[in-house]
Amino acid sequence: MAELVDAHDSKSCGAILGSSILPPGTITMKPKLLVILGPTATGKSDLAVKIAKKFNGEIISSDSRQVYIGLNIGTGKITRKEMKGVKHYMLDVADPKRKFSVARWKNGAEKAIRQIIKRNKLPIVCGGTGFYIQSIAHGILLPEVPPQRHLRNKLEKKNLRELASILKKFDPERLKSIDKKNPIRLIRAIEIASVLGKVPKLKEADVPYEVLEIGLKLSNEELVKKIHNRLLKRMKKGLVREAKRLHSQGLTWKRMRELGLEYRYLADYIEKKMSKEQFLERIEMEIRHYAKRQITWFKRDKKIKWFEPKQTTHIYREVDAFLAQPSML
RNA sequence: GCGUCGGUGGUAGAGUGGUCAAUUACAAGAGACUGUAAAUCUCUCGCCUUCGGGCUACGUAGGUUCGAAUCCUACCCGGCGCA
Repeated sequence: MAELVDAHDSKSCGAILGSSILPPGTITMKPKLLVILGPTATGKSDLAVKIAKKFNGEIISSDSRQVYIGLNIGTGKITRKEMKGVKHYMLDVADPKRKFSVARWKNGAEKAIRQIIKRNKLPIVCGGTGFYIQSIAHGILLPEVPPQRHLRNKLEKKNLRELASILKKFDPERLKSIDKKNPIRLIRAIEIASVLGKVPKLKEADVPYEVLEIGLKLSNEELVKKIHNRLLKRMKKGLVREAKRLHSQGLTWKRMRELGLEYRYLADYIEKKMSKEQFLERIEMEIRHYAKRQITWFKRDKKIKWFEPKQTTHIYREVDAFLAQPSML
């Protein structure tokens, strides 16, 4: 639980580096990393661009759906124009027909961050996928066991009881802590155990950055209103057309449903299984639920500094202070 | 006006004398999260509680019964049919 979160209890972690080469007392700088997060529809992308312009930064999107090529309107992917010349990473890096993963994201994001730092710019991670953000900002080391489709397919046919008993054979410890009603968790645990013999405890590495997390929040009423208006805007922009196009390009309805939110119900709507009103109502609700899940996730990270989107001056001041402060190891 | 069917918790909708504070679904609230994370999963959900229980509830008011959301009567409201 909360233990996970404290992964970057920074300053105290003098371990990184073979810094024994350096004479004691030497001040070294950890590169700075800015994170902008928050639930959907709070204006993260906008803010990120503003900050990037002001503080000479580049942006790494941390959004598990914007990585896919062609999912633009439904994911609210920033347009070329809106980027205002600021370089963005981790957009359009995957084929929507195939599943993406945190590990792939982490890889790409770290590569991008390195490049940005090398160019002496400020890396800004911006997005709403908490798990992705955690993977780099909290230094979680995931076990290096890639997905095995064959095994997964086999396990998917089993029920919870059976999955639990398989896991028990490998790793009774892990079974104790895992959510036994969540097939996805169980399957992944078995997958890991089948390679490593057991599920290793989640390791926390030192975070090689000095991190500032800025969270954007809105009151519930405002959030609901924004979600509503944004959905209407997306419809006007051609959300339905986008889905039809994706389908004609070979994205199956089944896969589209897996992508969630808008895409999950777009298929039903296009196939006339629901009316436009039902469709809109449904999605709006789903997005509200999603926002709530995001908020739940972010709540446990006590280091996030929360602001309302319009408090830009306060935010700038915070970033300013963060950049000014020298970091010591 | 007569006939008929119905009025149940935020909503839909079960229940048709005791095991009913009332199945279920949705909404709402809280939460989890080891390579699917916009995914996946859990809990709470009338009010009060010293967690034993207590109180108020199935349109309203009466009645029958040891006991009613369930049966009877009247009234109110809605749908349908006939006038």
